[in-house]
Amino acid sequence: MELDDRKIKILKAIIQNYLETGEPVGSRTISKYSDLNLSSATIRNEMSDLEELGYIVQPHTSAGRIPSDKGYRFYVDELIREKENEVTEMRELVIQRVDRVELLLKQLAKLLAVNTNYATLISGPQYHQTKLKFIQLSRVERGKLLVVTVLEGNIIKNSIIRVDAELSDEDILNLNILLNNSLNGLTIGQINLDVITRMKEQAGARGQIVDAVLSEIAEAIRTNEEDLQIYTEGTTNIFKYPELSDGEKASQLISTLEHKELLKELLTEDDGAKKKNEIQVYIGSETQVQSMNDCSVVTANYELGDGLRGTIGIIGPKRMDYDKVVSTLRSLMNQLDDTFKKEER
Amino acid sequence: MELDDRKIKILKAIIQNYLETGEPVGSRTISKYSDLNLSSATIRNEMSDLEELGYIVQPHTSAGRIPSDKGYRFYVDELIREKENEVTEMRELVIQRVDRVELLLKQLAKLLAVNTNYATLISGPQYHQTKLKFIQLSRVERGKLLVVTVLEGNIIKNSIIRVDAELSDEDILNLNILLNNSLNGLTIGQINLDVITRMKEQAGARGQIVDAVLSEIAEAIRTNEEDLQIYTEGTTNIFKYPELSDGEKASQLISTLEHKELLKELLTEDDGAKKKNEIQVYIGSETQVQSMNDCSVVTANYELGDGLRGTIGIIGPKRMDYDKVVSTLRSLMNQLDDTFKKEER
DNA sequence: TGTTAGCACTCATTCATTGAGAGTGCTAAC
DNA sequence: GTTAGCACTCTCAATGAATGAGTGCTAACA
Repeated sequence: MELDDRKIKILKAIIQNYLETGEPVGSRTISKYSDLNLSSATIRNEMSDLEELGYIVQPHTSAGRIPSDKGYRFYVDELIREKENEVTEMRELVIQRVDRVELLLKQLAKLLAVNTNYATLISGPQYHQTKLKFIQLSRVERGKLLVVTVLEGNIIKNSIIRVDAELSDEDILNLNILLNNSLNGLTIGQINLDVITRMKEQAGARGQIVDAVLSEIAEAIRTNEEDLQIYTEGTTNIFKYPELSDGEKASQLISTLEHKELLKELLTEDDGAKKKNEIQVYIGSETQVQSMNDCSVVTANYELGDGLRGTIGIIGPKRMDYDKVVSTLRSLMNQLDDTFKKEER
Repeated sequence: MELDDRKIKILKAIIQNYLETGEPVGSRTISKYSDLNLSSATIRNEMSDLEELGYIVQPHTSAGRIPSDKGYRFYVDELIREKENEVTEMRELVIQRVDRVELLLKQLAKLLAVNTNYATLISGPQYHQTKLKFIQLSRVERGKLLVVTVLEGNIIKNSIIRVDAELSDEDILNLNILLNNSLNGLTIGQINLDVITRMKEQAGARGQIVDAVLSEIAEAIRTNEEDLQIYTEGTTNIFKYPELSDGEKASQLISTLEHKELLKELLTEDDGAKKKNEIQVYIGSETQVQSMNDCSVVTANYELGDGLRGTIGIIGPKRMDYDKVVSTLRSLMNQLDDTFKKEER
């Protein structure tokens, strides 16, 4: 038995109806509100087939049908025709970017949460591909050096390191020159033993400071790398959907969103195929995260001009409005692209 | 009619029992589990009096009694004898402080959330009392200056400003010297028109850069001031208490905790009397925040060595274990004090 | 005068029962 | 292949009885 044209139409009608109402949908409803002009009995037969094929399920005998994960998957893959879906307020927002990436990300997330009525999460960009642009040491007090590291895209990292040795102003100046000459333009990944050895040679007596500084830079960058910054917004939106908000489930879900460890996998798992602007949909158990088996997640990889890449995700009930979410995300990505291309000109 | 000794004992018994069970407590329970050796009938008479006096209420006829806000207030004010209550893991934690204040705060909050099983929130320190320690301008690229500001306590703020004028290395050096000479040791509040005018005079042709830098510094500091940093932890703990976790309430509460605007009031309202280490208890409607009328909030003002002050709060159901929470907070404050005094030696 | 036993009464909660409604599957007729 | 009709299933909401916890009051007691 195969999906013929009529079955597909019925399936689509079922899913769309369910997306709207959240109630199991019966044969009579489809018979009345579709343009197929078939009696409920006929629909029933077809539904029976669709169930056998695994696209829909019955919560219990004598209830209507609801889409299965497979059904949703088919719907998302085959039946959605994206429509344009402008994200409001986008324009004004992006203007403020430049040096406050986290702020921008948070605002983006909030924007999406408000626009879609689902929960949003966004991962901070990962920096290991990003080039060093500027490094500066300065002494703030005896025995403590301030290290300021600026990455492409004007991401700024600070840290304070303790040094036992006494450094003169001239020492610091020289170190600064050395650091900038040797490291600017490199990515973290490119700072290998070779580079380090060469620097140490040039630093002479100050070699150990070089070590400390380098590890501190690595550390500063890794800080956002390891415990990957993830921002969530609109988590309380999940209370809007009864199937997620009752009791235990809500608790677990909110908890998952609060403790970001699990989310990390969610946002980074498709690392290999991390194509820019590609939008992924994970339905139910496709997410691999236990507490999200009643949810769907839509993710997109963003890029902010200078190679700063991260992932943005929208979490909602399985019966989320995939169409709207996908097109909203797509539109957001495009607007981001536009804005950042313009800036670079 | 007044609270005599026996009434107090009964009230205490009622409250303690209710704190444990969360169920209305009846006369028979008190009669059995207190050392008063009174029959339930006598207790009933006393309870009737206590109700008339406003310390307890009946959810409905023929239910037991539960404490009223007034009852809790009396309990908190008069009946708690604090016991020592070490916060575990404290020691290892504080070591990491130094330059990552936000991280420390988050960890503290988490620690408290885990220790108490309530939700925790903590406000980042406010900086207007904090002195500038070090300022540095550097050029990262054409037309853009990086401003690094270090405050007492090694709080570091960065920002990037655009400058139209072309600045030589020497200009920058001079500006740095001027800035540090003029501003180091001052608090933001102390940077008045007088200081600014004097600096502009000295800067001569570069006066407008001084303006830009100063406003950027003010901005950088205000960023954490205005949209006051507030971190929450353990918000999902509220699901552990049925009286908070059912339906609408949980939603509103979590929402309040997510959108930090309202919390600001909560943490800063006692500004005037902001005595260090003072612990405040707000019961039910005493919090002024609508969505928290079923909660109690315990706050304490912390101080991290260098005059960095903020507030930490614990949010739980009205029947929270005040005793434990208060003593835990107290102990935490003491340990913080100890640690930071030691560091300063 | 304070304390207690006893009793009638109230109210929430639980459980089973019932009926309505929605929806199905199957069969027989078109 | 489509449809009307019917018996059947299951959920849900309403009903009401039983239960039990707890009270308030009264009368008796020390």
